[in-house]
Amino acid sequence: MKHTKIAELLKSDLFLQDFTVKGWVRAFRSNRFIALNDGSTLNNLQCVVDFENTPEEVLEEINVGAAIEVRGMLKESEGKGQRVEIEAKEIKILGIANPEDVKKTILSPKRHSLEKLREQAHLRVRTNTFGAIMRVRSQLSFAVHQYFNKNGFNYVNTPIITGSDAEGAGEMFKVTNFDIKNPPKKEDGSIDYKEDFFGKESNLTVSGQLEAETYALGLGQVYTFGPTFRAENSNTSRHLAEFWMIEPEVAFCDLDGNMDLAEDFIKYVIQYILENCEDDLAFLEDRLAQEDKSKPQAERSPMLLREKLRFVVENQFKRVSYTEAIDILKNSKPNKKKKFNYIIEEWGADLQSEHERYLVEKHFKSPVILFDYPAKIKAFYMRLNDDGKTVRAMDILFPGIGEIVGGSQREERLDVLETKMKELGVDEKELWWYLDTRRFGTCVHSGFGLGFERLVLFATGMGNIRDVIPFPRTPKNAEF
RNA sequence: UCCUCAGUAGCUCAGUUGGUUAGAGCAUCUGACUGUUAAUCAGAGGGUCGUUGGUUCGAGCCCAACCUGAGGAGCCA
Repeated sequence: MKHTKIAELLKSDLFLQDFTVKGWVRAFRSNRFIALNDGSTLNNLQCVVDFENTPEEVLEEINVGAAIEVRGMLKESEGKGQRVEIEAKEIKILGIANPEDVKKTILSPKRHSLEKLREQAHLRVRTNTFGAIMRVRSQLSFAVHQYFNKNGFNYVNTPIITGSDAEGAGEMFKVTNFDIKNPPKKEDGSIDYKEDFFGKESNLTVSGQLEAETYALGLGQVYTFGPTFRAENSNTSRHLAEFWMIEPEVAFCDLDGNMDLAEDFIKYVIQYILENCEDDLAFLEDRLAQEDKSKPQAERSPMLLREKLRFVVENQFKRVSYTEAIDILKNSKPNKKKKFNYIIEEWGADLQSEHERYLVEKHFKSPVILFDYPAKIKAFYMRLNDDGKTVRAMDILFPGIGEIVGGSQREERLDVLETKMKELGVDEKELWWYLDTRRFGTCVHSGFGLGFERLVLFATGMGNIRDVIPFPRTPKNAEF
């Protein structure tokens, strides 16, 4: 008999009919009530055991963590905690779980810290919290593809192994086939990459942007959504060494269009999970509220999770130029009272986390898009404004997360781009193919990068990015 | 990479000024229980005190180095 998803049964009115369900035991109470979860929903199905007619050896194996199959009749529940339940007629043990061993894992039915759950990332998905997070993550990911598909974008797969190290987005992981203890060397003692697999130095990608640009200048509108790698020794709750990035790139689109796209996109995917992940978001919201209670007043969130998400969907992001932002910061209380660790003195300063947080959380109390940054603090490919000192770059800042999007209108003028590359020491020979796009039918175009995990972080209200990806990769940790 | 804090039972934590046999709650096990849902009640088992070295008659406690984790900073998405 085909088995039915628990998510389906919990909504069903097909009383007195027989069903088969399969899942993992979350609790077995009173020698009679099994709370069964199959991952299709946060909620458990209660299976009522007729223990007098169930063999002893089966009863003994109904332990927390075990996989079982239950055949029985759907009924309205006599108890208060649930609408429906299954009156079990037959129970099969599919996979045992020895309680003595289970107690050493995070499957044991009690509260565990997020750090402990992280150590057992292969089992944590069986908890309510991680089940909820990962279902939301999956739905968000689907919404990303749906948004771009509906809006006429082509999904492109840019290379994960890249031959260029000129992307300038951070430290890269090297990819090599050499025996690292004994690589071939040139006469001067340096490593001879000509003999390596690709015949040159190669790395894991830090961004698909440059390749995506070439495809935008042909397909018109494209996006990438794939893994990205940074070998930075970053130890924060917002950074991963391996993360998933979404990078749309649009031809004939300027920075204003780029900001419109980013804002519309974020609102769409958040709206999507508000509509499709109600149970999971309600659970996460509750969990968060519970956690907040143990915090001092000042650190508590002013809004519940879903309020926060709705706020993002319903309100316009504040668009502020870098120059305006500097004015606001210069005249802000913490700057005047020298409460900032880095006091804003003049135009041109790079904004620190504390400044971004002030703008988003204190001044505007809303997502903020900062644009037209000083050229000096931004990448070579960003389009120079007519003032000669700012570039058409934009960052979207979110409360609690900081930078969630970084994007720009790209420099489409060959001469300006070449000058800039020389200034910043970017190897033109290496990027010959990128420069070619400016030689043959160049045009105004723009794009941005959005860290998927930061989006999931915001959507779930979690505090640490390691808790919104199944198996986090961070410095000193590549377990699993 | 820098700063701060932490590491004691399966988990969360207590452990006084350095002093006899290192404690609690939960979890687990055994028994009881036909409407439980953080089940309940009675009993039991469970420890290389992160690692290495040092100080001391004596170290969970003091010192040093290292490892791991968390929070913050930098870098960024």
